[in-house]
Amino acid sequence: MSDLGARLRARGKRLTTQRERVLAAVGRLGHATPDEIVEAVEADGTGALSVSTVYRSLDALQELGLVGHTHVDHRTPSYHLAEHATHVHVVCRRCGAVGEAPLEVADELVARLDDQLGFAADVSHAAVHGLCRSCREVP
Amino acid sequence: MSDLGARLRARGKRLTTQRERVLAAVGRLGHATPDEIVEAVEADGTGALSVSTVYRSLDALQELGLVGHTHVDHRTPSYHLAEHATHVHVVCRRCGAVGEAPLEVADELVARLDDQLGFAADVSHAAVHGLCRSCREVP
DNA sequence: TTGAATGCAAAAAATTTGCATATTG
DNA sequence: CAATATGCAAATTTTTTGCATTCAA
Repeated sequence: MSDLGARLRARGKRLTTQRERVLAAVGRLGHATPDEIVEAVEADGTGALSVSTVYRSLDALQELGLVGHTHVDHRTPSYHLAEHATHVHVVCRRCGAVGEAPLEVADELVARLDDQLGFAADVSHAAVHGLCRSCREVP
Repeated sequence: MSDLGARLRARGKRLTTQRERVLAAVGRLGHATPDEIVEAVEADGTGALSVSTVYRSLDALQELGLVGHTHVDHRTPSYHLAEHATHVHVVCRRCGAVGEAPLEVADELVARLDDQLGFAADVSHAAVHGLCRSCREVP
């Protein structure tokens, strides 16, 4: 993670304690909205950051590919570390329930997008919408 | 679509011209944000609807499974008719470019979610994030 | 130095909510 | 008639911006 500075510099950006703290907070939280990140950063004991700094930091870190985000709840985005490997979220469009599925369910999808479009899909933490087992039975 | 009324009633809801107009607008637009839908409805010549009615109508129609939405641009949701079968959106996390892939790329994913979780995924218009061909080459 | 980043406060969006009134079933 | 929906306007919530100041390289 010490190459964070190098990665930032490679893109004409700079390493700041704010960005380090935001990145750390995302790692600590796993999944978090900008708002939760603001709180978490504030809780790290080094003082609060302005909301705009958090937003701008997340943008920068995302541009670097260090964090990513999904819309699990259809409202606010939820950020996570890019390498924080895990699952695919499954969200019911009707009742809103959120489930999880192992990443492998998307292996084929990832392979095809790579083959067909040269696209490197990041499905970790991706949200797939549809109807859950119970809701799909309702007409 | 005449069974729209029946479907609504089956859930204790009612058929209103507003809901019909919102549904029609979504169909006409293909993909649209709540804001665009407000404009489109207004343009149908029958007078404008209040923004809140559009939001509430979209919720109702979505609850019925007639429309769905995705977050192509990471900001505002984009609604579409559920049956308006088409493609999967592929969004580059770095440059923001949006591409498309045939629905079949997700066949396997859909099958597995069904098998493993009994989840009926609706991947039409789903947005898959990652890095496009050109951006993935940048370190 | 010097351009990039931060903080702050104000501005913009984007949604939601309360409530009286109108409508559907 | 009774319950549900609408309209409106105000209130929230979420994100963005302008600008002077600070800081990393």
